[in-house]
Order: sequence, then C-alpha cells, then structure tokens
Amino acid sequence: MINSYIFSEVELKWQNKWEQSGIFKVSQNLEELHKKPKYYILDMFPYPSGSGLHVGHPEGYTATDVIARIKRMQGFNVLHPMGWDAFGLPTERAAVRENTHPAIITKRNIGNFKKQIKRLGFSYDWSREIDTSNPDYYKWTQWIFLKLYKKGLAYLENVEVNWCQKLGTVLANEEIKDNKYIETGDPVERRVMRQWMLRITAYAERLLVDLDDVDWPENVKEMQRNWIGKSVKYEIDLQIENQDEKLKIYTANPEAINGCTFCVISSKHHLIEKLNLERFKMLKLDSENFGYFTGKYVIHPVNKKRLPLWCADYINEIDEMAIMAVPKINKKDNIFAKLHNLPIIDYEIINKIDYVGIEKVNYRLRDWLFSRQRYWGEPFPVLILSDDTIKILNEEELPVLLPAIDEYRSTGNCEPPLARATKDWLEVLQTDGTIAKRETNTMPQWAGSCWYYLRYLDPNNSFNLCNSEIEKYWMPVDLYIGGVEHAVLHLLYARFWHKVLYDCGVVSTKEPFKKLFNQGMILSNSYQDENGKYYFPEQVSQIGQNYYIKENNKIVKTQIEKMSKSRYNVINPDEVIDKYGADAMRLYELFMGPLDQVKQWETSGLEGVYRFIQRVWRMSLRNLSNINGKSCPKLWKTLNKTIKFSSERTIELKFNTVIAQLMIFVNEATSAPILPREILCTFIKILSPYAPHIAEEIWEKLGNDGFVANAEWPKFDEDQCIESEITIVVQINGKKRAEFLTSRGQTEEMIKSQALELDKIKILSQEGQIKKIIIIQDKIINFIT
RNA sequence: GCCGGAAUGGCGGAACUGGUAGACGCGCUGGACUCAAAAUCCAGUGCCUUAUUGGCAUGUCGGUUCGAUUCCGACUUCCGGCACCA
Repeated sequence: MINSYIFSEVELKWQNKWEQSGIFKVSQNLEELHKKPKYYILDMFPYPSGSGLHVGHPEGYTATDVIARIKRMQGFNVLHPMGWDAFGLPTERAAVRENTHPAIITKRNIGNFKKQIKRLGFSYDWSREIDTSNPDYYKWTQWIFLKLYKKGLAYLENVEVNWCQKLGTVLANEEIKDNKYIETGDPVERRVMRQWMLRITAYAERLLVDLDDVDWPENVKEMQRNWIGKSVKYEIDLQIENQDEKLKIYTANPEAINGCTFCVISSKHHLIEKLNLERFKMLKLDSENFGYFTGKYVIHPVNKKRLPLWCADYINEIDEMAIMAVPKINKKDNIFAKLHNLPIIDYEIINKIDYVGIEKVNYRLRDWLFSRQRYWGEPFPVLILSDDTIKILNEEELPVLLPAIDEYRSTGNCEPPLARATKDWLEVLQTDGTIAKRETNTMPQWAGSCWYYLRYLDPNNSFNLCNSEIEKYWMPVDLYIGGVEHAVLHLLYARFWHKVLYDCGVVSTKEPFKKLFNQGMILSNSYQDENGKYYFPEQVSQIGQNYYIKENNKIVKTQIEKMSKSRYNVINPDEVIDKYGADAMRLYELFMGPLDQVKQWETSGLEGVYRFIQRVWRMSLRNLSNINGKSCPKLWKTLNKTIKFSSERTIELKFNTVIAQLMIFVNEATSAPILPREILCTFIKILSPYAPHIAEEIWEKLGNDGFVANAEWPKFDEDQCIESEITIVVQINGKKRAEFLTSRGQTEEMIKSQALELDKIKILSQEGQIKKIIIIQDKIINFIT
C-alpha cells in the first residue's frame, strides 16, 4: 500500500527533526533579534490537571501555532512559548487523597500534559518553558508581592469566607451548593478570617480608561467595563429621627428625590449595629425581597417628611449600602413597595441646582481577596512580628520556600496546612531576640498567571524578573489567545499587576496584551445528581430519555457544558491522534467552526479532514510536470486565490474558511489534467502552517532543501484573483427572477439593456409596470413595479 | 438576578462593508471498480409542490429598506462569567 500515507511514522519523524535542529528556538541575543521585526504570540498556559489534556486545550494552541508558523515564514522573529500554571486547588486535593507531595503530582501531570501537547507538533520554543510552582519562578511572584506591599497595595483585612467546620477548611464557591459541601453534604458557614487583600480598586480608573487602547473583542472590553462598574452617584446625608447619626444614601437619580417614600439599608450596614438593631441581625436575609421595618425614621431633606427606614438586601451587592426608594420609577423599589404596602407616589422632578447631595464616583470593583488557606501556592514573603505587625522580607531572602509538611490538610486548630510546618520554618528569630512568625496563608493561583508572559522573555535570569532591553524588544504581546471564561478575572488581574510593574519601571508598556482573542469553548455532555455532584460518562447509563448512575440507579441530569476537569466530561486528544493523526486533529480543531464560537465536539467530523490529508498525499504522488505554473491558467488562478485567501483570512483567525479553500484547491488540482511542480510546491507552503507534518514530508520528497517551516511565504498576483466573467442577478421587487453572465465592470446602461432583453423583463417593460430600477455594479439589477 | 455571547438543511458550518442563502466537510441515496468488502472515483442531496419560469425557508414576533442571516425593538431557548475552579 505505497499510496497510503502512514501518519504515525511521518509525524514522529518530523517532530524529532524539528527538535534536533532547534528551528523554533528564538535567539536571546539582542543584536541578532533586532535584525528582524518581532511577533510575540501567546497561549493562556494550562493548569496541568490530573485528568490530562482535553480536546479543548489544543484548539487555541493550534490557532496560535498556525499564526506562529505563518509569521515565521513571513520573516518575523516569533516568540511562541509554553508553560504551566502549576499551583492550584485540584492538585492539592489529589495530594490530600494520595498523601503525596503536590510537587510530585504536579511533575507527573506536567509530564503528561507535555507529552500530549508535543504529539500535536506545535512549534513552541521549549527552552523557555516555565512552571509557576518552581522556586526559581515563584521567587519573582513573591518579589512582585513586595513591590505591591511597598506601594501600599497589599493589606490585611477581616473578610467573610466559606468555612466548613467538619473539614476544618475554607471551600471554593464552586464546591458549595445550598450552604453545603457538594461532595459530602457537610454544612458550610460564612466565617470572618484575616485575609490579605490587594488594592486593585486604586487602579480602577486606569483599568477602565486604558481599555480604549487595546485591540480586544468589544464584548470582552464591555464585560471588563461592567465589572469595574464606574458610576456617578449622589451621596445624600439624611438625618435619622431622634438620633445623632446620619444615614448616607446613594442615588443615581437625585432629581427624583421627591418621589422617595421610604429608605432601605442593607443588612450588613454598620449602622444596623450602632442603632441597636442587633436582634434583626440574626435574621437571615436570603430571599431577595425579604425585609423588615427597623422602627426608625429618616427626615426627607427637601420636604422634611418622615420616611420609614427598612432593612433589606435587594438594593445592592455591596455590604455597606443604603438608598432612597423611589417606587414610582425604580422597578425593584416598586416590587418591594407593593410587597410591603409602602406608598408609591407621583412627584415633580427637582432642578439640578437644588440637588441636596454631593456627586461621587463609585466603582463596583472590589479589592482582591489574595490569600488562601492552602498549601499548594506561593508563601507570602512576610513575617508577623511578636507585636502583630507585619515585616516584609528583603529581596535577598527570596524565595521563601514551601516547607515540607506531614499532611496537606488544615491543622486540628483549623489553621492552614502551612501551620503544620516545623518550628524552624514557622518561627524566625529577630535581631532583638523576639520571635516572628511566618504567614501560613498562601497566594491564590492567579498570582503566578498574572505575569508569566514576562518570564518567557528571559526565563533563566536569576538577577532580574527579566532583562529590560529584552522586555523592550518583545513587549507587548502581539496576540494573546485563550478561553472566553477568562474574559474578566484573569485578564483584569494581569492588567492590574502589569500597571503596577509599569509604575515600578519594570515594564515599558501600559498594557500587556495588544490584541486579544477568546476562543469559544468546546462543550460536551456532563452528568450531575441532585446535589450537584458530577459523574464520569462511564459511571452513567442511558435508559430511554433518562440517565442513571450505574452503581445505585439514581437518576442524573445531563447537560452540554464546558469541558473541564471538575465536570468530568473531558475528551482525550491522544485517542484522536492515535486514530487520525496530529495533522487531522489540528485541521479538525480549526475546521469545526469559527474560533470564537462555542462548539460541541463530534468525533465523526474528523473523517472529512482525514480524507483531505490522504487526498493531499495522493495528489503529491502524481507525475508532476516541470512546465511553468502559468501554463495551467485555471489551476494557477485557483492557486493565487488560495494564497490570497489564506494570507488574509489566517491573520483574521478565520481558519475554518481557509481550510475550506485549501480543500477547493485540492479538489481542483486532483482532477486537473497536469499538475506543475511549481504549483504543488507553492501549495505545500500554504498548507504547512495547518498540517506541518505532511507538508514537511512532501516538501522533502519534492527535492527541496531545508524545512518548509523555514520557507518563504508565497506572494500572490492580485489580477489572478479577480473573475472577469460575472453573474448579474435580476430581481423583480427584490426577489431573484433570473440571472445572466456578462463581463465585469459594465456601465449601468449596458446592464440595463441586457436585462431588458430577458423575456420576463420585456413583458414587464411593455406593460409599462416598471416604476424604478436599482443597479448595483457587478451584482444586481432590481426592477420595482 | 446582573453582565457578555449564541441560534442558518439530517449534522458542523459558509455568505468578507445591507445585494444569488446553504461554500467546504460529515451523513445519506444511486452508480463505477471488486469474487466480495474496505478504500477510492462519479452523480445527486434545504423543505413543499406530479414536473415547472411555482411557493416556503437563516430561533419567534414586529420594524426600517427596492432588497435583511446581516441594521433596530421585544421575546424564547441554550452557553460563559459573577470575585476561593482557572
């Protein structure tokens, strides 16, 4: 079977050749770098989970790889790195289960991920690989924390968290449903704990304004704007009747103050306590429209009437909130008023000049809760002195290494796992003889992913986070691709840190990511019981319309959801590659649909791209002609169109349409009477970013020197891309009724006279029914009757 | 609930700036090759209508326009985010 393409051998061969030759390594030498323009293309690096890579990961990676390869062929220095967001909760859970050090589990998971990723033939510069849980890396995460602290952007505060007494630990929101731990049903309560906070709110305005300067999808910018939530509000102080206290209320509509019939204060407002309303504090305000009269009245600042003060939590998500209710115009106030029989009145709008409050700019954005009661994260580079004050460490003392501990769970006293460390880690003798204690909280997973794109630039620098000349050459990231689920949090946090680093003079750009693109998620079916617990597809069987857990026959519901480790619904790319090969896998990932759209994985769709690969192979085995490509005018034209199409649409990330065009070319070239070598060689070049393995193999077989990956991207002849003969559509009242072929670029008169020759139009014209004619050059003629 | 998306044949999708709806692929049907099968190749394939130079079709309802998958308004369903999954 000489005609069949054995992908497994060929793909391994080229992956080895690429690695041995080091063609995807980028120079660290600045003089060398400055000879060419730069292109920094970045993937959101993965969290190496135990369940391995799923088919959703390589979607974005394939997209960036195609761009990286085409940019290299177009003469750019391309920085295309990969690494691991290695700290994180699931690894810690696995560590608890196996009682194995999370570093060992992480190493194992990274090994798996890397092996899986490498099978797809991506052109990463692996010499720049980073791992956020490596002390050489997290030293710099801690270093950035020191910068934040010195700038007054890190502080301690008592904050409510989800506490599970039974487990003696804090739980993530996703682990809780109806105040219970999903896995075991143990109750979860809100408990106040001392937490590190980052003052991201200090950067709210800049985070908002600088969105105007980046080339990001408008919807992502909009989500960030809404998240920051800038609003201009009026603050009005209302006298509380028979009290010294004043109540500060907020309103966006001060002109409507005369429509106010009552005021509402949130249940967590500090005045609740101050005004001796403790007995109400015990009440749970879980229903949105639940509320009670506090027994107090406030005085209307304009008409001096008494307004009842109610307590309810429908008003805002901010704890410290009070409003004037205008049930006539505000929907929520209206519902609340009707429910509690409060008056709804008509009123006159007051003039701006008579506003009784002060204008105040508000942001919805809250400060960032930056500590976790977990082991597998960066230790804070701080000491708690005997007088309970904070002392930060010197840069020379970094990194603060994670200590070895016996178990990866909270202590019996409900302290974080780090409290299990031995005294020589936990206690640090000070020069004055007192003993300082280490912080036992760790940083959240976001920390490492907030600045990793900088470390790729200079990954082995042990004196600096990265060399500033190198930083100036590569930054900003030209294209950043990752899942839309990161549209707000990761991207906002990373922007915040970047701006702080900019203020510290560490980086030269205000924004880290010039262009952003969010790939849509690949979804698949997941199964969940009534408590919200997930099951693997193997654990579930279908009977009729319903799904049951095999073990106990309990019914589960199914839904199409984002593929993720926590939902137990991932599809493994290894199986796909075993069956169809890496090139087919790459093509399918992109052929499925537009990159930014949500897609459901259907393995059957792989058949088509697999056949395409085989067709390309058979086509290349034909007897090639050495005649000039131009002597096959039709195929030459199609080739030029295909080069143009791919050159333009690949950069626009419309990969699915490019692959369709490549297929059109192959269909035509397969049935063409002769196939000139020149045409095939050019086609192989434009195929190579998409299906690099087969492209290299054919390139070599055609007798070319070197790698096709290093070949020059072909140019196209614009004249060849224009059709000289076109179809004019003839419409009557906007409906297509006929069409005719003619040459391009004719005048309206010429088009009109040709259309009037058509029988249908002739009759229409003779009956004198034509009232109006609309002609669109080279496209349409529309007769209106 | 709030914020952001999506909806086109049996299926994934195409239509770049308001101008031929269904490119390309999957599936299906028929044919060629074969002892047979696989693979491959050729033809057909939105729905309705007996054919048609007919009618209906881009989630639903309405609007703007000579003309709407594309613009505007309302709605339905599904998906993502909502600050400790990342």
